Order: sequence, then structure tokens, then C-alpha cells
Amino acid sequence: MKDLPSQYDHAAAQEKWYPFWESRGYFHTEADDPRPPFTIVIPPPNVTGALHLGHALNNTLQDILVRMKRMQGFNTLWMPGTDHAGIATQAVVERRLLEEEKKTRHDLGREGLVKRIWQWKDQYEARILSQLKQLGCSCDWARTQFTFNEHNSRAVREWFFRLFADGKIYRGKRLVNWDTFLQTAVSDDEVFHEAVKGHFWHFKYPVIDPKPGEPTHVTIATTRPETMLGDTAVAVHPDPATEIERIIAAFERDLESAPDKDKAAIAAGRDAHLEWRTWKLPELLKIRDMAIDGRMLEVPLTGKFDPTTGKIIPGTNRRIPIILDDWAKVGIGSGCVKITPAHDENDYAVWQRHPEIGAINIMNPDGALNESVPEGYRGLKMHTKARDAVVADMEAADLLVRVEDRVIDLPHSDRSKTPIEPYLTDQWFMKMDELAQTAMDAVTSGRVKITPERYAKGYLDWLSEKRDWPIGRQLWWGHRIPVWFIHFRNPDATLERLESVLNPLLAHYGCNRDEISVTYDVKDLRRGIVKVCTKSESAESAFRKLKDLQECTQEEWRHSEVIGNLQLEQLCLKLRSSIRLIQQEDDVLDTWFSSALWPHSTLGWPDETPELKRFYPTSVLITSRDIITLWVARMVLAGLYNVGDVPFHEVYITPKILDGYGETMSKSKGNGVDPLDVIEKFGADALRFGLAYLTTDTQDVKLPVEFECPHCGAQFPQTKKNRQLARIECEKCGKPFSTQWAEKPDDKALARGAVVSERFELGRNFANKLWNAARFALMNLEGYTPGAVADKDLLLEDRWLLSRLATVTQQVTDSLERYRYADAARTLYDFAWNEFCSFYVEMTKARFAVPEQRQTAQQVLAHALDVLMRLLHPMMPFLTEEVWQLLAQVAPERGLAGPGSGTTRLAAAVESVCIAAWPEADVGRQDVTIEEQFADFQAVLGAVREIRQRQNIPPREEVTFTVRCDARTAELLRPMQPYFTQMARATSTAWGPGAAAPGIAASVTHAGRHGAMEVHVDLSRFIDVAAERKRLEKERDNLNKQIGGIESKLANKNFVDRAPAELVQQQRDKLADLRGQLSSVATALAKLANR
RNA sequence: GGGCGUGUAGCUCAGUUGGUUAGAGCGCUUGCUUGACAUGCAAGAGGUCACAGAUUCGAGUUCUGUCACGCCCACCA
Repeated sequence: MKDLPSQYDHAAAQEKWYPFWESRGYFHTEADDPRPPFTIVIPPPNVTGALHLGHALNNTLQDILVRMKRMQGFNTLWMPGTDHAGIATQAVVERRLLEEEKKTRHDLGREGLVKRIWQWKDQYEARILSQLKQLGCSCDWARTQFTFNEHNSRAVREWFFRLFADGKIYRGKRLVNWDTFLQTAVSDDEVFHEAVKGHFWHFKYPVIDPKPGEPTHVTIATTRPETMLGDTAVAVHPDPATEIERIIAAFERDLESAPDKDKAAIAAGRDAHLEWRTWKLPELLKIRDMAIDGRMLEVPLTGKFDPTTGKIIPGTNRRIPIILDDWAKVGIGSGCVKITPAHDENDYAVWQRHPEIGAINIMNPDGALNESVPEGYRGLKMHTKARDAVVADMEAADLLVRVEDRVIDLPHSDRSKTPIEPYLTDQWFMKMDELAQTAMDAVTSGRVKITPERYAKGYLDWLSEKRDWPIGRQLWWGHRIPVWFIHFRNPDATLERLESVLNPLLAHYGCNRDEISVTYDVKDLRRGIVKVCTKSESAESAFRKLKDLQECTQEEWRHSEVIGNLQLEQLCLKLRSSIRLIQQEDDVLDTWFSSALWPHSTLGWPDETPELKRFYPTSVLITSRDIITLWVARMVLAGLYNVGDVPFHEVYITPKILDGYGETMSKSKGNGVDPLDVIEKFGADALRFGLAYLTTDTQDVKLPVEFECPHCGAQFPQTKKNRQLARIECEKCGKPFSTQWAEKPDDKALARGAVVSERFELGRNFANKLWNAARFALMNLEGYTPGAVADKDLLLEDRWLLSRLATVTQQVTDSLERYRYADAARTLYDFAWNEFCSFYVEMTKARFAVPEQRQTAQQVLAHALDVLMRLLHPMMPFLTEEVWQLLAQVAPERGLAGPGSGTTRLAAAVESVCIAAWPEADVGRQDVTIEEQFADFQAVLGAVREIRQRQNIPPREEVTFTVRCDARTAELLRPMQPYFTQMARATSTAWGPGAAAPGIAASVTHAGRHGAMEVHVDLSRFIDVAAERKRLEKERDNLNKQIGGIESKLANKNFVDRAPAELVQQQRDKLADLRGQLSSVATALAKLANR
């Protein structure tokens, strides 16, 4: 034991104990285990990249809970796994493909790309799982899941099929956020807005055959001029005259009620509108009348292109109506607004109100203009070349009125970081009305409880909109939507043929009627199309077979298997004659569609597995707040729909870790922290403890980060400037290095520097403190013999420690059960450091020197260390295991029962702290009196130390002191003499009411349990009069201030009458006590004055 | 524009139902190579609890308003 290093070696402990736990199967659990279950499913990390600090936090919090519950005797299952993260993963692989091989996905083809992504997934999944293990996560690895593995694919197909058969899935034209780089729709949640510098162009559209007195042109303005090629109308407000009056009146009202400082701005707004009324309204009214009259406008640049001149043939431009719609705002610009239904959200809404204007899609999926525009523009990218061309041509045609600079909040795709184009496409949707309601009910009824509660509001607000969920993605990486389109040649006979031709063939190829679901809408049916959803892989392969038979050439047909089977051949001929096309859906499902099933699919659904019965609903979900809607809400509705029960009873939302500037950490910003860097530098225990310590009531937490130079080890703060660099130069030694998080290190050979945070020093230091306390205990447990400890042998400090230990056990358990991680961490930190180490361990030093006290001290120390390790284990698993194992070598049997029994509760320690029982609070040991008595001891000790320090008494010098206090306190303190010697090099010469102050002394007065305690340190050899006087005067002033405060309080009749009597009395006692202290101080001061 | 949250020591944060002199870690000052630990020990300095009102005997804590900051949602031809 003696050769234990004086510093805790976290790397060695991590290397040793994780494999130990895993090999013993502590993390594995079975469904037939009779103990009550406790289940958590991991929020599956995306396989896009390595884990970051946010994951470390989230998973640490889960592990803390899981480890505590395991110790509490639950059958504990923590289900691990990863998410295929459709768009994100495909995007990252495609980006790499382009960078490293200059290839696009089309060069590889669907199969080729998907194969690449699987390779990526294997690589990162392995890395992620390894990171979790290094963090110490006690997941049941044998059950590791992946959202896109075979089983989960089956679950996804099953859910889709049920929804499809239930009529909750439909396909419709919708304006979507189109990512022209990835060529897919992205959801609103995957779009971020970024302010960019842009322009506001004012164009003139000619009026066709203007009558005398009518304007010849209508002016419109746009930030996206290229969209004019898809304009199908210009809108004006139906009643601009009334509307402008209403607006002006509103300004007047605001002006009256607004505070003075805002008045100028409001007046300016009103004046602008007054001016508009004067100058713009008359013309707008004319245009309004023209709209009523059904007059048309010409959209420039949309006519027939003449290749010989390179110009538009005059008179061929598209003609569009002027329509009345209050989307057109009054008081701004000309009051007219162009309408491009296929490329703008609001214009799309206008089209819904005016279906007759139609919509023209002018864009290809790649963001270039399509054949709906004149030849000269085709193939130009919308927001770059097409825009320039349109603006140039409008200017050349003298139809550009003016251009303004303007900052535009441009939507960007979160995945590709390119601008979004609104785009009209066919998309798959899930009807949300009823499903959303069930998810809302689950929370309002309390079946699912969200902590902290405030997050329930966002959840409910979002769901209450009940917006249908666009579930399709135009990607290759993901669950392919299991739908086939069957195009019949004769629309009239569609349904009949479906049953008479398709069904027997499907059956022949191994697909039964109940494995498919058929749907069609009126529009489809008119064109002879039905959609068929396949439930199983066998149904899927039957369709592939049918598709082959339908498409095959004469030659292939002659060699096909159907030849020779007369009945089959007949059917297939019918198939070929009645069906024009069999088409498989290309889209894949939104990632969240499969994530929504996570809690039940990972437990075996759709099969009725023992796991599903045993572990579902899970106990709690721990996740971050930005996916409450995307993920949590959808899991709730999916669970209710598929299994009929909520997926979890509680949801705990974690804090968010921000950098020193309060910004979210991200790879692209370069401010992320790799948990492995922290683990390497400070240890997993330090990281975990530090994270738990930060987890207050979902406060966001700022974590300033530093770079660590790989050459000289110097640390310097990360700034907004240096974190953007791919190559960072050390501020100390000047040598360059890169960081893992830099997006593109320009030099791969560059040494990698870590990004760390000094905030984790707290945990590292704490771990080391605990390690050394344990080391001390182990050294002094030599000769430990398990045996009974009689209550009477317990000294004051033993009773104090056991009382505190009981309280701490209660507090930690309670805090963790309520997700108050920081409270639990702080409680343990304070207790272990300031009570266990600073007092108890210190005091045992004296006792180990006294043979008859040695054994009791050893037993209490071993017991306390045992309990402390168990309490700390969820937060610091490696350190506690290391200590646990060492302790087992010297004290294999230990334990202490509640009071009164007079015996120890000796028990052989179990083989790992992982599976040790969670401590139960010995409430019988809790004793307020003992704790107060101990506080008196601490106060006297503190007073002596304070005087020594203040008087600059050399540490080696012995001092003597007296304590004037009541007799009872004196009785308690007298036996503590050895501790004063050891902890303050001080010897008491008198205790009690009669103890007099030495002639020359420095004094401190302290409010004790039974009146004031005066501590006098004999200073005849050391006195520093000036210092002491200064101190006493300060003390006197402080006392006077307090006395004044209480006196005025007590003089207040209201206080005396209305405050609780108890409190008033308390104040009176306090006042008396303070006055006593004041007089002692005065006496001491007077004495000094005489010197 | 709507919602949620946050302003407490130089920095990062605690402060549970209103009730002694508002706490911790880091940093800072002073003194210590104390036989567990310098990743440590002892002592100390440092705060008008964003601001203004209200309720109350009493407000960091409750209410109203103001200012600043952050996040989410919606919108911006």
C-alpha cells in the first residue's frame, strides 16, 4: 500500500476498470430478471462525426442516473446506438467525395454512394462507441442499435405501412425548402436565416393596351428578380384608400400613447404614409380599377426567344392578370406586388386563394432555370447568373426603375450551407391532426412529465399547430419509402385490373394481399395511377419481379421463367397489356421518422418481444432542448400509435454548453471541445464531475476554452479570431499547430493541439483530493480487524461524521432523483473536502497514535470511505472503483449499523462498487446537537488559527490559549485538546466560565450554542499591537453595525407585533449575544490601549 | 412581432417555500516543501444582488415596468 503514487493516475484506472466491468457483464441485463426495470434509451448520436462536449454532458447525466439505479437494485437497461442521420451524413460524405476525389454522387450512383456512406458509418460508429466507453458509459453494449439496421428498417416499414393503410400518409404538391446543392427538400427546422447584403430592384411591367389616362406601366419591387420569369399575376390591395386611412389612424393612436423617446420615429412613419397617400394612392386606385376591369399586364423577358437576334420576339411575352388580394401591402412602394406561386411561400398562399392564376415552376432541381423560361436563360443558376441576366436585360429594355441596397435575411440550408430556393414539388406528408393531439394529451395529462417544466410549453405550442409533417427526402441514404406507383393503360379499368391481374401475380411471387396496401386519389385514378405500399421485404421483391416482367424485352421475355407455365404466362401477358409502368418511389424517409420509433423499435417492436413487455415504457429520456419538437414529440405520438403507450414517463432537458462568448459550440466555429482531449488531460472522472457540477436547473453555461500548444504545453485563451485559423501559432513558443476541430487543416502533418477548459481543473483536483484521502486511509488501516464497535466508543467526531454522512446520503439521493445534478455534486464536494478531509481525516491522525483509539477510528474511517465511494461512484466511476478495490485488500469486511444496536453491520464488500448497494441514510445517526457541538469546536479552532495568522506567529511556534464559555461546552471541548495541538499547534490552559484571558492576548468572540465563546490566545511573546487594534476596531464596528440593525428592527412596532414570536425572540437573544461580544471587544481594546 | 430564459465578487456560477453579517470554484494578496494531497494547507481582500416602483414588519428571493443579453418560433415583395 505504501507505494501508491501521490497523484491519481486517471489513465491507468480507466484502462483497468472499464474492461473489468464489461467482462463481468455488469452492464448487461435480461428481460426475465425479476427486479423492477429501469430503462433509458440513448439519444442516438449522429454518425456524422465524433462526439462533442454536449454529447459528453448528455451521456454523463444518463450514466450517473443509470449507475445509481443499478446500485439501487433496479434491473437497469441503458440502450445504446447511433442514428444514420440521413441528410447530415450524406452531405458530409458527399462533401468529402468532392474535396478528395472531385466526384459527385452521380459519379458513383445510388448503390455506390450508399456503400460509401456505410463505410463512413462503420468508421464513425466505432469511434462514437469508443468515446462513450472512454467516458465510462455503462451501456448494455450487446444490444447496440442503429436506426438503419435491418431490424429498425423493418420497424420503419411497419409503421409507414400502418399509417399508409390508416390514410395518414398522402402525397401532395407543396412548396418546400429546396436545397439546390443536395437536391433535396429540407424541413423548416433544417433552415437557418442569415443576413446578407442584397438589393431591392424596382421594375416596370407594361400594361397591355392602356386606355387614355391609365398608367402605361405598373411598378413592382423584388429582392429576387429572376423569379419574375415565373410570375403569374400582380396583386393590389382591394381597397387601398380605406386601408391607408386605417394605417394612418393607427399611427396617430400610437403617437398618443407612446413614450416621448419613441414619438419621433412614429411621427416619421406616419408622415411617410401621408406622403404615400398623396403621391402613390391616386395611381394605385387606377390600377385597382384596372384589376376590376380584368386588364392584363405583360411580363417582360418571358416571350419567345429569337435565336437569330438573341432577343425576345415582341408581343410574345406572357400575359398575366392584376388581381385583388390583401397580401399586397398599402403604404409601401407602388403598392403592387408580383406573384410567383411556385417560388415563394406567400405567393403560393395567394395562388391558393386565386387558383385561376396558375403556377409556373421555372427551376430544375439543381437550381438552374428550366425549359419554362426562354432559351437564353435556361441552365442559368437562379440566384447568380440568372439574376444578373434578368437585371441586365430589364435595364437594357429600360424597364429597371431603380436599385436599392438592402440587407436580406436569406434562408440557408443547415446541411449544405447554401441558399434555399422555395420549390414546388410532389412530397410525402403525414397527417398530424389526430396524432399531434395524442402527443399533446400525453403531456397535459401528466403521463409524460417534462423537466424543467417550462419546456412543456414549447412542446405544446408546436404540436398545437398540427402542421402536416413532410416525411420524404430526396436522398439516397435512408429508409426508402416502400411505395410503388402502378400506371395502368386504361384508367377506367384500373381497380378491376388491380385485383384481377396484380393480386394473383403478387401471390405467385410470395406476396399476400395483406402485405400490401393500395391507395389512390381521384386525380390519380383519372390518370390510371394507384400507389401501393409494401409491408414486407417479400412484397418488395415481388414488386421488383413484376417490374422486371413488365419492362423486359421480347428476347428476355422468351427466356423468362413464365414461359411454360400457361396460367402464369397468361397473367403476365395481361400485366404487360394493362400496365404501362411500374415505378418504385425514389425518396427516402426523414431521419426523424425512424428516430421516432427508437424507444420501442430498439426493444423489438413490431415483434412482441419480452424486452418490449418488460422495458417499455422506458423510465426517462435525457436530451437537449433543440430536439424537443423534432424528436421528443414524435416519439410520443409514434409510441402511442404503435404500442399504445407513451415511450417514457419523464423527460429531462439538459443545459446547453456555450463557449466563453456565450455562443453555441460547433465544429464550423472551431470553438468545440473534444471530450477526449479533456479526458486525456484531466481524466474521465474530472470531466464527468465537472459536467455534473455545471448542470444546474437547465441554466446554459459558459465555458471559456483554451488552446493547448502541443509543443510547449502552454495554454492560452481561444479568441474569436484565433479559433477561425486552420493554423494556430502558439503565443508562447511561436510554433504552429492545428486542432482537430478546424474545418480544413491546410497541412495534415501539423501537430494537433488540444482544446480544453480550465473549468475541469475543479474535477481533476477533487479526484486527486479523494485519491489522497483514500491513500491516507489505506496507509493507516494497517492492522485493521473487522469487529464490533460499541456506541460508547464513538467519539464526538465519529458521531458528527456519521450524522453528516446520513444527511449527505439523503441529500445526494434526493438531488439525483430530481435531476439536480449540480446540487448532488456540490454536496459531495463540500462534504468530502471540507468535512471528511479537512476535519475527520485530520483528526484521525491524532487517534492513530493512541492504541486504544486506533481500532474505532479505523472502523469508522473504513466505513465512511466505503459510503463515500458508493455515493461518488455514479459521477466518478473509475476513481471510486480503484479505491474500492484497494480498500477491499485491507478491509474486505466493513460497515457500521445504526445506533443502539451496539454492533457493526459487517459485510464482505462486493467485488465491484458498480454493483454495490446504494447507501441508505442511517437517519438514526443524524444528530443536530452533535453537529452544533462540533461547530463549536470548529469555531474555536478557526479562532486560534485566525489569531495566529493575523499575528504572524511562525507556524512552528506553539501557543497557548484559553476559552471562556459555559461549562457544558467546556466539557465537550476539553477532550479535543489533541486536535488543537495537531491542527493549530495550540494548547489550552483553561476552559469554562472562569477561564480568564491571559494578560497579553488576542481574542476572538464567537456566538456558541450556549452563549458567547471567547477565545484568547496568549501573545506575551508575539504581540503586534497595531495589527490587533486594527482587527478589534474592525470587529467593534462590525458588531455595532449589526447591533444597530437589530435594535432598529426591534424598535419597529410592526415587526414586534407581526413577525412570528419565535423570530422576534431570536432577534432579542441575538442582540444580547452581540452586546456581550461587543463588551469583550471593548475590554480587549482597553487593555491594548494601556500598553 | 410572439414565446422562453438570463442579468449576484475581476471571471464562471450557486442561492429550494421571503427571515442572522448573500456563498462556492477560479483569479488576486499574505504565510506555509506540516509524513495523505503544492492538483495541497491556513488566513485575507473583493458584492448598492441590472435599474425604477409596488406588496410586506422584513425582498437577491414575490408583483409591475424599464434597460441589456441569449435562445426558440413566425415574418420580412
